[in-house]
Amino acid sequence: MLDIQQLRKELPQVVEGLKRRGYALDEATFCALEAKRKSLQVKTEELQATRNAASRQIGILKSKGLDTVPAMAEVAGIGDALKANETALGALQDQLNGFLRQIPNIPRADVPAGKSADDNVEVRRWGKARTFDFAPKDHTDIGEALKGIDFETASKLSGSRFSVLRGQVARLHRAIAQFMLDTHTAQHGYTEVYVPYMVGSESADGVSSLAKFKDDLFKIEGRDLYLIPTAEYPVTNFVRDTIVDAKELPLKFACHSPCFRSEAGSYGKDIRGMIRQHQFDKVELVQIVTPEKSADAHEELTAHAEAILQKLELPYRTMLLCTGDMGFSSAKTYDLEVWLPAQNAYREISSCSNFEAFQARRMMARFKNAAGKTELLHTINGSGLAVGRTMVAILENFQNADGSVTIPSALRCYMAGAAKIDLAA
RNA sequence: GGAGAGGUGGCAGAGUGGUCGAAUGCACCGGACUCGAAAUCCGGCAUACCGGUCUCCGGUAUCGUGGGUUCGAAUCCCACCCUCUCCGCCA
Repeated sequence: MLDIQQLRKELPQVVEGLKRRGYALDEATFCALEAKRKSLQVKTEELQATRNAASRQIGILKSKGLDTVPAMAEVAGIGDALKANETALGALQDQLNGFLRQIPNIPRADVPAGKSADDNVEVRRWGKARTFDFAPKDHTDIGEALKGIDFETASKLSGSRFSVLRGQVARLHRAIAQFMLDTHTAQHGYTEVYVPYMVGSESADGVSSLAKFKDDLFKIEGRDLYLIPTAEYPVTNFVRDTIVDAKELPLKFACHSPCFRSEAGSYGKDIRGMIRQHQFDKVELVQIVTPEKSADAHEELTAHAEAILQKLELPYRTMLLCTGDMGFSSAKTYDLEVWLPAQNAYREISSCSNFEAFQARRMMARFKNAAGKTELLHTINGSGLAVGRTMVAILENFQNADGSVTIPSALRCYMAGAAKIDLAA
């Protein structure tokens, strides 16, 4: 949510900023609502002040044992007018709030303008795509040959976009998550957290716009609970409605969790394989910082996610998303894209965003600054990384001509020292 | 599932219809004392919003949430949510 004060004071700048990401702010509606709000609020508060003063007088008269009848007659008329004003003001504030909540975040000045993913900017590239002396297979073929990935059984159980993993491949999946968590906690200073995989609508609305994105979530029938689409939902909400002591900042959390996404609207996309699933594991990084630190923290967090790819020897590139391709709440986003030989393309494996105060404002997540004033926190998060897609990348990049898959050395200690996954295994 | 207790400021914890935004303690910030620190003493210290003559002044709202009663509600009534304790059941 944007700052309504900023809209009042710097409307032209806000309009300009939003225009960069292709969002046309309805200025006329906003100004009309604001004008109405102002007059109604002033009127209502005046009435309240009159009533409060009168009631206070009655209290004083009573304590002195004096007659209160004339004083009470005086307030009698206020009630109805006040109630009408309060109701109208409440409705108007709801309207204004609704209007405000559906406005996306303003992109930072250093975010390139653009309409779609085609306009994203590659900021760096790491590793070399391996050249194969045989035709590389995709992860589905590799996994099925190893009897490690079983989509048939998964679809019997739960339909499409699910997978069953077995044996060494299942273990590899677990190893990847362990490795990521261990790296982030031991080397990057994150605190490991375990969290609920369902959250209430208030938490969901804190990090994103529930009204806008509820179709992407799985809802628990008859309960105000949603399966989390990312650990960002529970973890960022740690600080909802709280005032954090500045001494505790920055907060850095790493969380391994499953993620559940309905993938509504992606019919026909990535049907084959494990790229796009209703359920996948992810290690999420979350940082909660002061505003001055957020830009640096965003770079740092992105580097932490990149470190995982480097340690796993997976070629990737870092993309700075353009204004048109960023998520609703983000002010700036880097996507990490890993090289997939079978697709002959880079595919997203992590998304690292700085939300600045956008989420914090919705969540009322604040801290006390040096001057003793409460100020909104900045929130940053990123995948570090998506576990399923990381496994896909390993299977494809480390595949051998005989159908076996070499295990990246960083993971071997999590695989009882095994150097590869063999067909026979 | 049964029975009970309770939700008040950053935290702990008083307050059962009238200057209560709320005692007290802790924490925190300033000052005094000190070579410095501790201890002690003095002062300050909730949040959000609105208006204005906008580093200040005035106003409104907020005691789990939403309704109700009343001139007036933290306090009374109703509903809901949540937490805790005990019993039962169970991974």
